[in-house]
Amino acid sequence: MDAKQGQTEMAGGARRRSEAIREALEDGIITGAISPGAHLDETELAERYGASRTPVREALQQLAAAGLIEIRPRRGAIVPQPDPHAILDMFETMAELEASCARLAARRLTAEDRAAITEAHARCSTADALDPDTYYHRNEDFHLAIYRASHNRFLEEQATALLRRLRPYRRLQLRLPNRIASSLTEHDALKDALLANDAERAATLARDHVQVQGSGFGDFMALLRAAAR
Amino acid sequence: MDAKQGQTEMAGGARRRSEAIREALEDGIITGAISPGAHLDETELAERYGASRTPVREALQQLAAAGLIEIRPRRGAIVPQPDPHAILDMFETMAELEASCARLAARRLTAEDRAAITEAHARCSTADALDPDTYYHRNEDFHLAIYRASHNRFLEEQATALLRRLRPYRRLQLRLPNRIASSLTEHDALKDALLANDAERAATLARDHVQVQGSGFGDFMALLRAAAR
DNA sequence: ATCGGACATCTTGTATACAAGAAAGCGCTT
DNA sequence: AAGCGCTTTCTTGTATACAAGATGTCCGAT
Repeated sequence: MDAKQGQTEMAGGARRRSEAIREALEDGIITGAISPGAHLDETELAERYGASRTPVREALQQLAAAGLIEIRPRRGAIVPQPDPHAILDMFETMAELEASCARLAARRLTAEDRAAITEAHARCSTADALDPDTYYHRNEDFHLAIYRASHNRFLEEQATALLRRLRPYRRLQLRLPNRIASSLTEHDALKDALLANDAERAATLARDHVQVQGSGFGDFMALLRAAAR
Repeated sequence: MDAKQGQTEMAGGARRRSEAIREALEDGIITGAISPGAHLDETELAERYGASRTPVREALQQLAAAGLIEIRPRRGAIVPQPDPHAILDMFETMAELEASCARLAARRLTAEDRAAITEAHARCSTADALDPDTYYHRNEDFHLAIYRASHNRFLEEQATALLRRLRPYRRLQLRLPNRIASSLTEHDALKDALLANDAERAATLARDHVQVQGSGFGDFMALLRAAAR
């Protein structure tokens, strides 16, 4: 990846350079284009994005504060390679946040929420089960619709941020055999509970849907190991 | 507050200046020494902390990424004056996170957890009910013990971060008449549910304990209004 | 008195230079 | 060959200077 490509990554609008660089780096980390374990060299990044070190450093400060990278004083920034325990902790927390969103959503559904959730579910159903990427995007839209339907802006933001952070691993999950089919079934039950205003049932279904548990646990761990190679 | 005081605030250890400035500012915001609505002038802060603008800017980037301040491009950083709706959203999310911590803790208690929670509760009980500040600190220790007992490091960090962010408002709550007494009663029931490994009951008690609801709602809103003057 | 435009001032965003600490390399001794 | 100490190089942390945008002030026209 050369300097011109970096500058293309952050094209668009009269934004601060530091902000554009932060977004480009965040995307690279979340999509895996920047590998876990990678050292982020300020001078190299400055060249790549056609800027001085200053906005690069500011971008790195922001990423560190958001927990996406680690800055070791005087030794530079790295993209951490989370150990499987940390990933599981994050998934468990994601499950809890999704359960909270579902419980609140089930009690607060507006007509717009109902329509949005129903449509998002329908779009998941029509995605080709052999195409995990399309399913992945529509699956995410379904989840986002539930966060929004909680009508708690702060909770929505927290859940969305963690969803973004877990993207690489959530993509992995969809590669397991039959995972898309079972995901769809779970979505269906969850949609029904939401539309029926059954808060506790929605919370339980949402938590179980996201939680890495049972036979999926070993499969997921195996995928993590394979992805780390 | 003059320049010498700023430098005293960040004394201690061979840390990066930007880190020390961030911590000092964060504390100022959380304790209310830096008022909501305040404009954070880089040049003034640099003078105050005896540094150049560069580490000040880096500290501000971190604070913005953590959601404690807002940076408006080319117009500077302010400490936002959250509207009451945003505060309530944060409290509701806090209640959900505390419910999650309590549920997981009730299922995972070690002997150390039991001792820590029991002791923290006992210390709350011996605090002078006429001294909200002492009670406030011990109350917080009780909550932190529960987060730790969840044995989910990520969830513990998220809950702790939000607890810190809500400190000004949680302090306000303890000034309501009889709030300390009712808080103690609720802690007692929560401790019992935890020690009895009753996950669902613990979750419900924890959520209700933190949630701003019922007759406490109007009282809390009145306190917010008074505090904004 | 009010409004609009021009200019000055202030503050932020970024580039560049210098200082400081960490890591790597090299040579010598055991 | 391994270990240690010294020197060099590299990278990060910070200070300073310059550029750019926002805000405030002043003056003239109506």
